[in-house]
Amino acid sequence: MKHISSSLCIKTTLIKALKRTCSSCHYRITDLHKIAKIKLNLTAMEKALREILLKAVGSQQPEAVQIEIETPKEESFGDLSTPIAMSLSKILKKPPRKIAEDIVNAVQSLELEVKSSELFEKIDIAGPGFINFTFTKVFLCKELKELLEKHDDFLAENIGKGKKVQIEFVSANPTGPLHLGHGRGAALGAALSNLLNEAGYNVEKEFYINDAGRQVKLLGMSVFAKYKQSQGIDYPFPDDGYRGEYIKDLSEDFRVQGSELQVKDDDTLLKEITDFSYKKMLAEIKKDLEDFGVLFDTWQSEIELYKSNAVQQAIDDLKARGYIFEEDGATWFKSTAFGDDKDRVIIKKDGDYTYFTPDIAYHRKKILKGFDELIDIWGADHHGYVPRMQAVIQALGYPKEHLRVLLVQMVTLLRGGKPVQMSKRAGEFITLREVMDEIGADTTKFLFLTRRSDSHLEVDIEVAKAQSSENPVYYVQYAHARINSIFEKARQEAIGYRQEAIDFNGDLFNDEEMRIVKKLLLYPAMFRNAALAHEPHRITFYLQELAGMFHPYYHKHKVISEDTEVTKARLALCEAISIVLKHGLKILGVKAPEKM
RNA sequence: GCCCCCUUAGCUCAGUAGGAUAGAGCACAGGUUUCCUAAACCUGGGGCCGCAAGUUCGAAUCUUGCAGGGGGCACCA
Repeated sequence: MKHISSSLCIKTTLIKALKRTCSSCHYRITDLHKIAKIKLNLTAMEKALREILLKAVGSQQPEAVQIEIETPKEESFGDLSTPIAMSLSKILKKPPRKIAEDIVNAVQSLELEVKSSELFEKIDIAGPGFINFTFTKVFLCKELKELLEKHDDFLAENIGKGKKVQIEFVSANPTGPLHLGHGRGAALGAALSNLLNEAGYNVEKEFYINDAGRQVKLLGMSVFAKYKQSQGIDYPFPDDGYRGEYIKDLSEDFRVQGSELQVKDDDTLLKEITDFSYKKMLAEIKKDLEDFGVLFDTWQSEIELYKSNAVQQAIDDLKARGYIFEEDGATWFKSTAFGDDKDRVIIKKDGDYTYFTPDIAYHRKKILKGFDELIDIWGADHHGYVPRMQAVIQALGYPKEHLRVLLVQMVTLLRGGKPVQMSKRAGEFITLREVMDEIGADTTKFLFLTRRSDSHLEVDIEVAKAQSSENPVYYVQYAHARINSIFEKARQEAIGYRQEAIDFNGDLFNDEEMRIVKKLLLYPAMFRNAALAHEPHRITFYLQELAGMFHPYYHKHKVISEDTEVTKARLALCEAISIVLKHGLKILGVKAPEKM
């Protein structure tokens, strides 16, 4: 772990310091930059920079200079650094190191609430002109204390401010069991919703049920054919029918359930079978998700969209807005008006709607519900569908960013290093249920969140089952369990541990402990970035890194010793680690066990 | 043919809207347990960041071209 950084609050403090640098000249920090690295737009600070830094130069006023603050590569370079002097170098036509000196002098002569010398251990200039800031132990430990006192309020910045977000995910056709890909979408959707929730958004999780389309009909026909065949009738199986073993089970279940006993014509029977089948599949999907620990707030039925006339209303709406036209006997949506490759048919020549049409109505309904942001999680094979959906959003008068589509790549399952063959056509695929039963829901979720969602994922069942360091889930959970057992022992030995009684001036912490403290203080910034980027996998990585610092530390140092002061300080550190681990795991939807 | 994504250590992948000497896990080799949990720890070798140009103080990161892999291009869903 080379990158040691500090938390947002430290950054804020530093920013404050830099801001004060130029306070004499109406400088204002405008926007915190959206992503990751906190960049401050210093456009408003231009004048002050000119006064402070350019006085001697007398050149033109620099435009839109940004202060970047980043975490140095080398620990020895300090806790935070800024390349601002290099960025300014060209504009100011001065050597970066000279600019850096001016900035450092300015910062050091500032009157802050905290004296500069109490805040920074040292400020130095390195390399081509980086300014490196190293914080004092006292300051860092004060931050640690904040963490211990405020918990979630310290860790999770409120960036959502109550904004309403809807995340639609899984939305598997009720025509078969959930497979691994669905599982990955489920894990991502749930984690993202936890993440955004913690970040102060108001999140609704929705599952869209495709219960009206051709796929459901096909399911019904498949089961119907199986049913007929089971009665010795030579009935043709539909060409694109579903072929899994579960089709046979469905026909059997239908027979057992006995509603076919009254003699009916085939049409009625087919209808009943279709109805029975998809409802049964949907119930199984719900059960699977529940056992996976993924719960939805709302379930939107496609049939309901038709029944409530939402589909027709959506078409009328788009027509009124001038994006509907007739051609070749079909009705089209003019998606090319918003950058799509071609216009899209919404009512076919034969009068049927296309797959796209209810989806338009669905997304229109989402918009009407008044969300500030819509998020769809789709399989990557649907990526060609994104432009037309965003065209719909725009046609309805919203910017295309109003709908954010996250694509989830396929999951390859390995068993002992070899890919497990899957054939959709033959109905051979690995279900989420199988994997969940074999390796557990927690492990499955964690592994699904160890990669960026848009990159392929390989899951080796043998590795996932291993209870060893091969398995990252246990590694993280074990850190939590270990800390718990330390506290167990502390209780047994009746060590009177109270956070507020601890002297947090940092004298009691060694270098390794300070490294961990800094890592902990980095969590809020990581969290913020993960939320803004909609990337829960960053949490997974962070947790592995933190656990990777704790385990070696644990091995090397006894937390509980004869030295009661040190013991208490170490217990405080352990508690902070535990708080952070728990927070992260909760977002991933993974348990933080007390014992393992 | 057109469009999108990917290419970083033997393998699987990170790389924080361009920064300092590119990281982790696994695998491989060797070692650690009278101990708050060995589901752990320590030591070691590992790299043309696909290739080539460009942009600039500075590129794994941005641009363009090329090669390889995946996906998409329906009045299918």
